[in-house]
Amino acid sequence: MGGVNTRKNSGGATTTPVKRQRTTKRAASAGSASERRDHLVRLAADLFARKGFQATTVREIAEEAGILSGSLYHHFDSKETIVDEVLSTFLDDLIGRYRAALEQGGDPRSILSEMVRIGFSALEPHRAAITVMQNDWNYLRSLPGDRFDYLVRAEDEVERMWVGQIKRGQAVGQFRPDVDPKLTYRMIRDSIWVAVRWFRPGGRLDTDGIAEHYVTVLFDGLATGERTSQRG
Amino acid sequence: MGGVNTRKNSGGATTTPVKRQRTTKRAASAGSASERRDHLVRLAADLFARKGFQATTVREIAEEAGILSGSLYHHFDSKETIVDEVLSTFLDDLIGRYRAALEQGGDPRSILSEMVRIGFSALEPHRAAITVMQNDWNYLRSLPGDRFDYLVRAEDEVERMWVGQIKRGQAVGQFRPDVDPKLTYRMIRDSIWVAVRWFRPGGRLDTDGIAEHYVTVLFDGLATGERTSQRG
DNA sequence: GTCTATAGTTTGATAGAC
DNA sequence: GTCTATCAAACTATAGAC
Repeated sequence: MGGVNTRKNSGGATTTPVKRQRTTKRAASAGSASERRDHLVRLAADLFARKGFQATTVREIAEEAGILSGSLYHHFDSKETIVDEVLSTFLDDLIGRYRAALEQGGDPRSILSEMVRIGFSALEPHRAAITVMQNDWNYLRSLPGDRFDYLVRAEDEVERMWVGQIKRGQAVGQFRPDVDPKLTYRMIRDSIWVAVRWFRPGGRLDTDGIAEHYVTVLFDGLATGERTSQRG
Repeated sequence: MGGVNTRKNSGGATTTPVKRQRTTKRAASAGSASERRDHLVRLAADLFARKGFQATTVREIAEEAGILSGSLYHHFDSKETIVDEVLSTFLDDLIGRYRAALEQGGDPRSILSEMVRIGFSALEPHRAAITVMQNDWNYLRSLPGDRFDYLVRAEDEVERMWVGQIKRGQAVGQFRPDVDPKLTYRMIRDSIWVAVRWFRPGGRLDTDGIAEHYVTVLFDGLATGERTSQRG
């Protein structure tokens, strides 16, 4: 159904970005302005993740880049623009991968497993963005204007994808019918994203390991032996 | 043993608070100073939860209470003191309940179920504190001094309680031995606390309902039919 | 593209009258 | 216990030199 932030462009290409690109030209040459800009965004994202968006000052961002705060405004017109770019970049990538997994097809359990893997595999490359999204979601949403409305639109699209597969799995008898699809989706989603707080690849488990562990418990449960369904 | 923030008091009473009480006298008469103080803490907690700790100004807190910002400093010596009280009150209550559940005894699955219920039942009364703890944990921990060290001590004690029961369950054959206890604990913990973002009693599910739903999926899994263990 | 310099706000906290 | 008044510090953002 197109991107969550495209007001025009009603055509339904699955590559529609969450937000329209800031610019379509330049991005080719090495050492380009957009590379510099991306670098600054990454530095800022790490600070936002570590200290929170509001607690991070433009002075700190600039200092991290070895320049003065005033110089930052040559690249960005506000602090909000920076965090905006952090979040929309992540959401574009994530939703793109989810769409691809759905287009790939397969039975619900396979697709759901793949979506779990996509989530965990995003923890490492998008650590900062995911942290910011969780910690500063409420604040960013509370800002005046509709600048961050795309966050909710992206969230809605993702929810539809997950819940659709859970329901499909129940319809074909692959998932137990006595669980609430939306509730189950939220618990899966939350426990994946919140793992960004403690998961570090290179520990006992790598990204694939944690995803497999999670899929195992999710589908087959923690208990041993036969099912002991205590539900009516 | 003992409380996580008691530097003296080496005796191991299970009622040891996370932080020493601010005062032990007064708290009896109606309309007391401590009631007024508690009321202000609650107002502040709601604002902290909604906007974030740093984004909430002392002026807003005061305005919510119908006084001016300067007057707040008759009750608290700093904004940090207020959030400190929000969090330590919650942790005292939570850890007290966990300890009671452990002392009650029972098999690991029963105890774990009870601990899940305790968590979900805390969402409603401690909504603001739980939200603040999740969103502002990093920032509070980054402040100079050891004021919020008790957060980590409390976290550690809770982790020991959960992991201990999971390991016990594996030892007695009640839980599958091929899951990582610490990893499993973290996923349970995270998916309970993060539910504070969307769970509202009075919706389709009440507190007991969501706890049962969660326990069902946790122990028995999402899949139907026999176990399809895909692990070595 | 960065620096200097600073405008214009807002913040947490304090002192003292009442 | 609240208000008045205010301070010192910090903040985002801007303007113009280089």
